[in-house]
Amino acid sequence: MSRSLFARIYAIVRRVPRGRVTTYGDVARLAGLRNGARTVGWALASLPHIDAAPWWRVIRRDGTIAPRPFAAEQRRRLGREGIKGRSGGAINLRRYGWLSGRK
DNA sequence: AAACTGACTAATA
DNA sequence: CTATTAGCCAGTT
Repeated sequence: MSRSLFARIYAIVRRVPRGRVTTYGDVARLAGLRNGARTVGWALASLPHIDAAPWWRVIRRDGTIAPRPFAAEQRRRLGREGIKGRSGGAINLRRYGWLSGRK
């Protein structure tokens, strides 16, 4: 694999279909990292362009949104895809999860 | 080379 | 439910 690790991470995130979410840890695993969840976060924070990958579909393992300046924007985009957290709380991965989710 | 840093996680209490 | 702890990885001092 000649592509950089970050490029691979972006490619994986781009595979997450609309209306679904995945977690930092799952993306890391698909990228070949055993415990690189934080690295995925670092990679997404370094996106060359805001739309280089659907970063808003990557959330925490517990279904919450990582606190940061763009958190509100992330919730807005997810909501537009039909994904809602419980009263603004955690998102149900069993239902919206890309890999572990239902259906 | 060593320390620091973070959009993380799992395990404990 | 919240708080704490330790482990983890790659990029940046």
